[in-house]
Amino acid sequence: MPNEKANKPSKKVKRSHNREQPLLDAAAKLFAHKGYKGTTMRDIGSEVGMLPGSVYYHFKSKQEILLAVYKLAVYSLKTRVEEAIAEQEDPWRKLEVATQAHLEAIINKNDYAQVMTEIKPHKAPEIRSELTAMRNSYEAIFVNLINELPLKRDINNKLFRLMLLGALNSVKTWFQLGDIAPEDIACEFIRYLRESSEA
Amino acid sequence: MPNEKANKPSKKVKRSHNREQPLLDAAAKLFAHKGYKGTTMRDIGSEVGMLPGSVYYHFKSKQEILLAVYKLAVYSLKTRVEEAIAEQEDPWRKLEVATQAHLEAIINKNDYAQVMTEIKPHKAPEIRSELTAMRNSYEAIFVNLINELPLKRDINNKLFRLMLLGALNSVKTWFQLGDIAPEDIACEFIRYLRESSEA
DNA sequence: GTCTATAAGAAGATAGAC
DNA sequence: GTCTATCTTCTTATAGAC
Repeated sequence: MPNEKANKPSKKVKRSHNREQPLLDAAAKLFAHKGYKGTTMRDIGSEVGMLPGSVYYHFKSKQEILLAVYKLAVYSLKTRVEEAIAEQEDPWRKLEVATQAHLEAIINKNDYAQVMTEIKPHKAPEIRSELTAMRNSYEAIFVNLINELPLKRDINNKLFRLMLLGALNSVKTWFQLGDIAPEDIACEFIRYLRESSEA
Repeated sequence: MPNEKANKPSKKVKRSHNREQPLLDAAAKLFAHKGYKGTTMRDIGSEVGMLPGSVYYHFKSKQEILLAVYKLAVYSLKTRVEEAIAEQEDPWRKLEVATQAHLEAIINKNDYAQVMTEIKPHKAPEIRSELTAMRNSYEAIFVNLINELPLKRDINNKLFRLMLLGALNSVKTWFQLGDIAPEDIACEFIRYLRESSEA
């Protein structure tokens, strides 16, 4: 199992100064705002005051950067959502706080979360399966949360989950500040689904 | 009001043979599958057996092609959805058939619809406002359909619409044939929303 | 209306000096 | 660890022959 470096915050810093984190932050920001194809190695480098050639000292390709960004995105989102649900008992309330955490992440300040929800795996075909696997590993949280709900027999859990996540991930395309708070959007989405589907 | 050529099927063909339509079809297909940045003028030309230089006889830029594709997408989707709802009386049933028509378009064989729902306006910043306006003109159908529903007072119509359309437009990221039919997905989505929100 | 040819620039990536 | 310099390829777009 090679290439385990960004799976969690690791103690062993590769060499002396760690310039990888700033580079990944820059890449996440640019990927989130300009897309994968729309972001160049020059953009990423210059965002941290580095020339394009130097970026290749830290990452051997653009794909490798996307992979590392995705990995951190999954780790950060998972952590955030799991912390939120740990404080709750009621299964509907758990789902509610999970969607709130998810939505706040993709709306506010978390470029990593936006990359994971916005950049579709097929944009980088060579690493498509790795990206998809990482997405699924995050969405597994929602699989479990929804399995714990007391739902009517004729509700398709998978469809229910995909509907909710699809709606959530589309929010950033129309969201603008002042309209309605992310937490409230999440509450409303759950509310619009709950009464129809609860057993 | 210049540039009205592709608003509807127009009688006055620009010159003799009309090679614009095949070019737009090719562009729609490529934009839908490889994205706007991921599609080149070479790709578009070679898809209809034309060299890149020749494409510029018909369209002066890549942006202009995207604009024309979007225009046809709106026209085709609008027509399709409006035909579907014209046959119905009940407001919930109207919304149901509209979502079915929308979903079938983006799942099956309609590359134009996929371009409109997949390519976000900000991917082509110079024509962003035109693209957004076209999207809104299509979504206005759903604004009206939802306004006609007998909804509880505390349901936010706008949020309801964005939730539904967000869920619908995300279907193509996970849909695969044999799983469940597009029409059924649309029915289920409406069903999951109806009981919670109906007055 | 399509071709050839090419401009002019930007992309991902590498080699080697410092 | 970063820079300079560069290779190679690909990009959008244009000019002019046919």
